[in-house]
Amino acid sequence: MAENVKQFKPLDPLLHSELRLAVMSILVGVEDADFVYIKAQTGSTSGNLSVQIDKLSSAGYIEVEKTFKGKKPCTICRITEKGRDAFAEYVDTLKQYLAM
Amino acid sequence: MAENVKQFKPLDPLLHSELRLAVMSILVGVEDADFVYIKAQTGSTSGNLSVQIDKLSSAGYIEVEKTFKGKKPCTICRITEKGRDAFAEYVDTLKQYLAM
DNA sequence: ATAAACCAGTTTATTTTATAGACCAAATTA
DNA sequence: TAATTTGGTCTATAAAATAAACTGGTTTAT
Repeated sequence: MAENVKQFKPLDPLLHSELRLAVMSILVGVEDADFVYIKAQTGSTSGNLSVQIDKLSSAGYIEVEKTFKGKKPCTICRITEKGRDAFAEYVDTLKQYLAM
Repeated sequence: MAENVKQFKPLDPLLHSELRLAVMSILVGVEDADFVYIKAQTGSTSGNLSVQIDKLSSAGYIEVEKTFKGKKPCTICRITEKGRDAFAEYVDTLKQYLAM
């Protein structure tokens, strides 16, 4: 008989980060959002946000489009299907940890 | 009129850790649990588990009692009221991030 | 027109954290 | 009694988060 072990599935390390999770949480609920908006909503520094957006983008969880709003640069982020799936999976896995 | 920002409350960094969260998740549901059991349930290495138990203990989230089971050492962990509160608070805060 | 301040980010350096591997003492097994 | 296992701890390394410094350009003030 198999032991009753290993009940905790690993949490996607890309999402198990406060700031990246907050970014994904925002993006999952909107069509898209720009850098400035995300920065304000999360209260993060630009440096940190820039790095974390890069990571999410490299993983294919979000798409980043660099445009201009007037004369100012404007970085627009949009969640991808892959990102949406990963987020859903993360939430599902996490429930195991929260005794929900 | 105040801006609609800063909607993300910070996540308790002590709990926002895969292994420590798993440990707390186990302890929140039982009277107590020993090192060996927690190790099996989480699939962690002893080294990692030892360190994380120390951190939870130092924070006052769990109590650690060193006893013997027969002749073998046995480290028993028990969640504290403070730990229970912190866990509940963490879960509550996290919901904000999960769009739940 | 020029300088100072500001905006929207990126790059880099530092600090913190997680994790595994080496290690240890005692007990068990060969 | 020597080797192995058990139940851990300690420590070195790898990875991560974060902030500080910087860039390229714009707006504002002088």
